[in-house]
Amino acid sequence: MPNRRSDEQVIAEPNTVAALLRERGLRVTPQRRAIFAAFEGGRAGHPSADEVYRRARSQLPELSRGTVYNTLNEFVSAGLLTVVSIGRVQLYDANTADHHHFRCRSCNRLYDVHPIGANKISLTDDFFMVEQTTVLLDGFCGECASPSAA
Amino acid sequence: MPNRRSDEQVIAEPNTVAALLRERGLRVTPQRRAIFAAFEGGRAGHPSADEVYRRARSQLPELSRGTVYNTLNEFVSAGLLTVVSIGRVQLYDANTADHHHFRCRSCNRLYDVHPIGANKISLTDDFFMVEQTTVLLDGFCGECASPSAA
DNA sequence: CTCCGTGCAAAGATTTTGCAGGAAC
DNA sequence: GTTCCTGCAAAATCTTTGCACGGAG
Repeated sequence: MPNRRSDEQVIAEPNTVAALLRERGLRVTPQRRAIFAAFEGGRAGHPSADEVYRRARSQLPELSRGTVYNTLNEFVSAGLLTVVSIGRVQLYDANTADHHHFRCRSCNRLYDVHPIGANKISLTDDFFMVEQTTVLLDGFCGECASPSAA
Repeated sequence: MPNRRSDEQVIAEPNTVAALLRERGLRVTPQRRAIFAAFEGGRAGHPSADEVYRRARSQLPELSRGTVYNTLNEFVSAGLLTVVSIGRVQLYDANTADHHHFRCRSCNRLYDVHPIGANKISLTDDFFMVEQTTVLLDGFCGECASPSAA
């Protein structure tokens, strides 16, 4: 994000969430802060809704599951998070930059795979033995001519 | 890697199903034939388990949902089908050849996208407006270094 | 003050599992 | 005759929804 409005204080962490939410007309609440906080720190990973629930709850015990689901959906709509569907579970990813994922069939962990250049990805940072590649594109098909970029 | 470039010869006669099943030590039953038949014909598409259930049931009314789920899972394990996770729904695909998918955000339809050459795909057959690309690799990570046979 | 967001719990949707009888081999 | 498959139904998962209260703006 190169262009940042610096007319005011640039307070770092907790404030950013609030700013992001307000920017999209969403209210700022302790619950939302706790939920967003579940993605911070190095070990954020790709938590499921339930994992987010557990993490956020350790910080805000009254938090309810429903709120977590609602909030995650709103964060996704707002572009703060993305979703990765793995089997029948949805995993949430706070890394909204362009990247892909590698899933280990053995330990089930989900790794980020970063693009290098236009259509290449780097698999050399770690040692990955790729057995299957799944590509899912989405957008608008011919019959549903898109409104957004015509 | 993929050599079967010819046609839709992948799906075939009732007899082939039996052969395929037997080949993997699976028993051949009317239920399994009906379930497999749900993928035959031009409009096979990418049915959900429930859609398979509906289709197969029209041909074998006593069929139960549980059997459909069990069977689909076995077919996937046996390599006869593959799964595409879209949100919290799993769609089954009888096309086991190397290919990808395009999902329309408007009509929700799932189209096949065929690879042309090593790392290219063709989007020109129809008119697709791609808004997002999701790539999911899977296999074994460094820590789980694992030979395919064990 | 006015709404939106939350908690709670129940409903929904999808998939899995346990068990006894029956079919496939 | 064994063994695996099936039907049925209940359970397990994961997610959404309805409603009244309380906090954010």
